[in-house]
Amino acid sequence: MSAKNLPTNAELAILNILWSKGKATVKQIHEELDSGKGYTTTLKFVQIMREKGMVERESESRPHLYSAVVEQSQTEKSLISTWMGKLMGGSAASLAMKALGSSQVTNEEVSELRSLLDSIEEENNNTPR
Amino acid sequence: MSAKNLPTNAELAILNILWSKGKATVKQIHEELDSGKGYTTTLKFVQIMREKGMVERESESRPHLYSAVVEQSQTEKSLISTWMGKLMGGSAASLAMKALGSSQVTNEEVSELRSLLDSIEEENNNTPR
DNA sequence: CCTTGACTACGATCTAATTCGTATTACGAG
DNA sequence: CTCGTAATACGAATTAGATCGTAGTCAAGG
Repeated sequence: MSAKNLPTNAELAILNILWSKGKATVKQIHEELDSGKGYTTTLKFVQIMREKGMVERESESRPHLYSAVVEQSQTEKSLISTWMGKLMGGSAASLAMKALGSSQVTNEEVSELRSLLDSIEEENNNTPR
Repeated sequence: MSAKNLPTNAELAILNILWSKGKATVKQIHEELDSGKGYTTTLKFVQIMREKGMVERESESRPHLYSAVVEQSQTEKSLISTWMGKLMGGSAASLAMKALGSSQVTNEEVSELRSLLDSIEEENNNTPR
């Protein structure tokens, strides 16, 4: 079983919290989610995620502390890659353009993106097909 | 009913075919999908999509001809926007970078992206917050 | 110890999405 | 017209994801 276990929506929401907080109790996760759903719903997801190996829990302190096992960057990359495959020819460029075109982007981010484009182009020219 | 009817995965796959072929019979769609699933499964989706108003069928030629009603660009934009919201802060820039960083991008696409960045930046500067 | 409130486990339900079996209809060949 | 094949309609089963109720467990205060 490779790393093909992509999180569902509910799981991703929990991972986002764990990624940002580092570790948290189920209660904290549930409050942070603020989803309007019941507490045991959140608990259930955390348990499922533990079975899947997505999260792990700290020693045996009593209100259990959970933290993400899967890495944020890697997970997001996989998700995006999956999503890309579902849009037309799965072109990263057109996905990027649609994303950039429909949301606010700061000048600073524009700069970062330019740098990225520079290195992509350079890479292309150094390693022609 | 605004445009809040986003396609499911299966529906999106069919829309992609219709967007590329313009119009097609259920049989053509099914062959193109090449999903390994049964023919009536494909048919069922087309029917559901018709009920939802996502596709329409041509006059009353006998093997019915279907075509997409929803617009590709708009639909993709909505999907991407939905997806973006699920990744951390929903930053378009970081989504774009992850997409670009993990897939092949041609120099031509790099140029297009640069143009887009130019206009974004210009827009930012003309309309400061 | 023993009660109590917090925390955890787990089965059961619910819903949306997917998948298919079967019945019905349409239409061209004979 | 009548039969046979292709196409269509539609109910029903399955699956995956999400949601919750209830029962069990723990550990601190009395």
